[in-house]
Amino acid sequence: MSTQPQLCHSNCDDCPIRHRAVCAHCDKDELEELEEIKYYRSFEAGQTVIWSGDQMSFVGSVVSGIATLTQTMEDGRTQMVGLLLPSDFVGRPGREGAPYDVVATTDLVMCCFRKKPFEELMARTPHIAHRLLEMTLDELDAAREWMLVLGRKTAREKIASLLSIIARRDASLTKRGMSGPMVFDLPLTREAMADYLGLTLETVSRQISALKKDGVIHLEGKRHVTIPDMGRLMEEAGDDTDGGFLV
Amino acid sequence: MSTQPQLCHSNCDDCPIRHRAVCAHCDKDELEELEEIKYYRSFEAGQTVIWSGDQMSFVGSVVSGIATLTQTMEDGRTQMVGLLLPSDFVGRPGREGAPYDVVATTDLVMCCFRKKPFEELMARTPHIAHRLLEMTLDELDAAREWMLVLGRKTAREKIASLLSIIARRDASLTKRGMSGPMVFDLPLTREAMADYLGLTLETVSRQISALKKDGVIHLEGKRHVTIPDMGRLMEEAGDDTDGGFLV
DNA sequence: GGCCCTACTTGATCTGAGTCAAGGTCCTTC
DNA sequence: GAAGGACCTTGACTCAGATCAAGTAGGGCC
Repeated sequence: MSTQPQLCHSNCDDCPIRHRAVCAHCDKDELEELEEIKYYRSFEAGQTVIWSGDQMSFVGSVVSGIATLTQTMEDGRTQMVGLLLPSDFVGRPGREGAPYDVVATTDLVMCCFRKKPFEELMARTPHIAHRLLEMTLDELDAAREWMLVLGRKTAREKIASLLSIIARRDASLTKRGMSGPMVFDLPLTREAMADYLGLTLETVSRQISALKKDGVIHLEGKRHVTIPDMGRLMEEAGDDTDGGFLV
Repeated sequence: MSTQPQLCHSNCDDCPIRHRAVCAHCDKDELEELEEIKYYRSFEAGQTVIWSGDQMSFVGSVVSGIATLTQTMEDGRTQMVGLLLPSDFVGRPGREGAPYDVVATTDLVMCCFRKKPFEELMARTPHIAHRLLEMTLDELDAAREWMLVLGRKTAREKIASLLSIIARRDASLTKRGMSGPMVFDLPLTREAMADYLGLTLETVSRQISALKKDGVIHLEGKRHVTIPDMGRLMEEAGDDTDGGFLV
């Protein structure tokens, strides 16, 4: 039973993350209430967590693994509209159906709250509602940032944008900081990257090869990436700002 | 002084729209409080309402005219990330700077609330906070829908998608309904459409001509559009759903 | 160790949309 | 009613990225 206001509801000590939606400032009664409606769910890589149109019976956060939000057209063209990394929140309080598929890209563990009672608690607890609004605004900013990437950037810039987003997220998650070279494993296949960037997997592969040849990134195997110079990568991405976005 | 719960704060009778963010269920005291912090602003076509990075001192709704949210890269490439039509809400309660430019595309009138006191009222008034969360979720859905358009649709599908969005918005605004042919004026130049769709203005022009030649739309002059068959248009847009999205 | 399978790479070719350029249309202003 | 200008259209050509088609690399399993 943690009592620091920073930590979220009590038992989440066994999550590596805290529920960012419901952390901070929750008092003891609220934490206990949350505890009662909390449960864990696991998914295997490739499993669909929620189908587009389905009822969502929970809200929650990713504990470990990666999930994606994807939209699909009748003819099979797909576009990822969001990437969920550990600590990211999933859920649409007050909404019924999901407007996209949520798919586990790797093995996935989520920490969930039952939706109905969560919504009731939210209605009674302004600071939770406020926190959710903040998070939704963050997601909206990220989505709009991504619209610029999809609409106006070249294939090379798109790849650089994706890599810099993943690098920054990884740095903040592992608290390794952004100074010096960045090292991480790509959490996505070439195809998933293509679906996120509105490209084909062949183009993704070619551009990654090109960035490697030009020394912007190093690759060990197919997934292990080293970025010797983040500034250089961000130039390649066409980013003027140093702000960091992503769902 | 309207007392119907449906109508928003009292004096907004002189807006053709009601503040959707703060409408319904506001009691008399709340309406009076809103009244005190309300004011109108007008902009000429082409004027920038808010520059990216600026402090936003208000939240509000479009009364008449069109505004766009646009992001610009250093080299001048621009992408519209949102379209604000009458009754749409603008504002980021709890946020400081704007992450994009807000530009008046036509002459524009907005009905605004001063931000600080609005936020204070919101903190005290759960149903306003709740309404804002709902609206933000709507915008997020619209943004993600648009990511599919930008990432995966052809030029022809993009144009058809934009036309069907405008047609639907127009129908709901004028309460004219969706049965029979739809008639409306395009509120955007070819260039603005291009910036919204991630295309060039030449491609927009060519695709509009093509849709006209194929009888999907009729054009009188350059802006006055008739859509004889919405179903046909939505097929052209590649939409399976009949759901209607947009910021 | 050899086999298979999935993930990835690379090459050759094609094509949709961009670029560059030349008009056309219609509105405004004097 | 002529001149100017914003907005739009259309044509010719180019090119980035898609498509089609072989491959290679590496991990798991018998």
